[in-house]
Amino acid sequence: MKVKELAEAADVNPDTVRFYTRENLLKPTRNPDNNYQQFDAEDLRRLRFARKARQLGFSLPEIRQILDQADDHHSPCPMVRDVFQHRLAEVEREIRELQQLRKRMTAALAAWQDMPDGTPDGHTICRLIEHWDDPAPCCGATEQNEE
Amino acid sequence: MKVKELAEAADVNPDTVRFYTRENLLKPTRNPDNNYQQFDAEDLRRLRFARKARQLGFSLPEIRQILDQADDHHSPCPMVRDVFQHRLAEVEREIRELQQLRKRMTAALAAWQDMPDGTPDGHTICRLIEHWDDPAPCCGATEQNEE
DNA sequence: TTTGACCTGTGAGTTGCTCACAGGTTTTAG
DNA sequence: CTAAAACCTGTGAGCAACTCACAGGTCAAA
Repeated sequence: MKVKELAEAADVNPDTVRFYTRENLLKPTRNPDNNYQQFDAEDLRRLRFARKARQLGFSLPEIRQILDQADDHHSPCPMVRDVFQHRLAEVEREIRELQQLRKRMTAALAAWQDMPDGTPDGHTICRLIEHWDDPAPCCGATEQNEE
Repeated sequence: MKVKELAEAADVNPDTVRFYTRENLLKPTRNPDNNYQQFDAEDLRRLRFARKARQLGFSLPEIRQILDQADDHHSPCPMVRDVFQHRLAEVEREIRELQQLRKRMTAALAAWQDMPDGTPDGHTICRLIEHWDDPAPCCGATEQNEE
């Protein structure tokens, strides 16, 4: 397989294939005649693996590490599980933050129904956002949120 | 106020103040003696506004646009409301996607409890992620999610 | 007066691609 | 057979929103 063929098989941009090759996630052989890169089914597996891992929030260095360990016939899975669990915690944190944000945004939109458009007088820029209060500055979420 | 004073008043990195100045969000006067930048209370308001807008997901070009319109004594608020509503929709989309992701991750972690660590044989890289299925490729969320 | 903290502008690094460019190769159409 | 289109190659820049580093100028306190 050549670059474009591999890219189509994995449904990615050919430039992503080239980029991953540059980053040593993919290690194609070369056609000595024309110096073209040659990918095989294993490369396709690696590429698909990389894309799935990216969806899960793994970084490229992490993915490279996993792939390299697999090359060396070490099992990368315990490490993957670790990173995976960290990533899960992070996803949950992101969800909480976004829910908080959404709550504040809907509340603000409702409150702003009643406010004038706020003609700027050189001192007041826009009441819509000026009246936005900062979230709780620190750690303890004193306010819980569902949905 | 000098850079560091303004930065502390708004609780941001001094480099962010310099960056916003470069980007024309802040337009300080100059002390002719030493060429230092001089910020006033209005600049502090603008900076705080910008930071709040950033938290809401406004881009720097959007913020500059709002600020510039305010400078020209046009009311930017209807425009802000528009962008704000778009941003709210986006936040809600992000929440849905992350919830989907979390659901899949917890399910996967549970399933992986039962799987062996998967010694790589040169063909199987890591079952943990290889057995991860792609999310629904298209638009219609056929699967709803709560919590 | 010297030290240290601040100021200045500019340029580079971050992440994960994506695009652009210039030149070589291969395939397809006429 | 040839010319054009489509692909290949490597490299370098651009994106967003900062953050940090650097080299040199300025200013306040000890």
